[in-house]
Amino acid sequence: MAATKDPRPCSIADALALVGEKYSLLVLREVCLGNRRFDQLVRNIGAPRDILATRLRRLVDAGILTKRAYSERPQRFEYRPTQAGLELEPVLLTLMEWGNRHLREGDRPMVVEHACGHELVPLVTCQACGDPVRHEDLTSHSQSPGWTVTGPTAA
Amino acid sequence: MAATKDPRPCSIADALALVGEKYSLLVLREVCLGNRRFDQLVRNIGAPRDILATRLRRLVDAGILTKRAYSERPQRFEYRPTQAGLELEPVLLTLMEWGNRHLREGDRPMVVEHACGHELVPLVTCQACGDPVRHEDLTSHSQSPGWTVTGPTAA
DNA sequence: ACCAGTGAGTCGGAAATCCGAACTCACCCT
DNA sequence: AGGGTGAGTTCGGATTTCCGACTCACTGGT
Repeated sequence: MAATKDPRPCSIADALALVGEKYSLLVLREVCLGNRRFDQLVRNIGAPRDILATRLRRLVDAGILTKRAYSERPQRFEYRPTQAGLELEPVLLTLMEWGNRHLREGDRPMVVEHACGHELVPLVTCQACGDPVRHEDLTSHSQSPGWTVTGPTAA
Repeated sequence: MAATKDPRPCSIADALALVGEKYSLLVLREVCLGNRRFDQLVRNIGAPRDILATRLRRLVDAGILTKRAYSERPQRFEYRPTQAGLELEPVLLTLMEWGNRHLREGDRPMVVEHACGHELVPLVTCQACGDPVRHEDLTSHSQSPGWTVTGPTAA
């Protein structure tokens, strides 16, 4: 646990530390779809029950899900996304779009409809100018001393 | 390996099967930043060398990275994102934005600048109407018989 | 020629995770 | 009384991960 490792400080890594474990994002997919119960999640995700229980605890602790009883006697719980959890949905949708594009040909197993009436095709844009994000338009700057964008500056 | 499991068919799950293993998305982050060499990746990601070697093989096989020699004698290789790999960058950026918002307060370890001159804040929008995606505006439909959005229809 | 250093991995054994099936506990239905 | 459901926990074994050390093939300095 000591600092013998020292990877680049990065919000992507931090986010993945929370939701990057196996099944975590699939849990989020399900609760965003409205499936809130343990056994439903087990079935739809295909995860072992104990692993799912561990993930749920972690996601609740992280403030991504809430657990609440929908019945005392017998105690029954449901999991719902918090605001922070809902804000991960765009990540899921972007990933789904990538999967549809590169891992399938035409056969979407799931279609999301947008309120505008069209099938949703998620597009990541720059909030400031509204243009779609393209790799060539980006320049990254590390704010942390010692970490440049092309590797650590040798001391 | 038989079909004793039967999770919801889904492009998110398929995508995660390829890039959801530990470190895979961080590899992609680095190559998108321009870091292409094995030892650089080891340092910047903080992954064990053998695991990184395994991940790189997988990503190359999946067509997300290419491996090519930048020097014969001694053989030296570099890894670059393919088109498919570059198209995962929006996923990373969206995840970074989430991490910045929920896991930090003000202190971005990394800032991405967009060609328009502003700091990039990625925003996921509907390609058809251009509006930002909000959870309330979405309706999901499963295309696979037996899989509704609120669980499998009992037989 | 000799030594140190670098890049790109591989190897081996310990530690951590994951897995499926079975079990529990508390209730409801008939 | 017997069966079913929901929400987990427990068990032992399989699979991954982790870390440090090792290899191999050079290059550069003296």
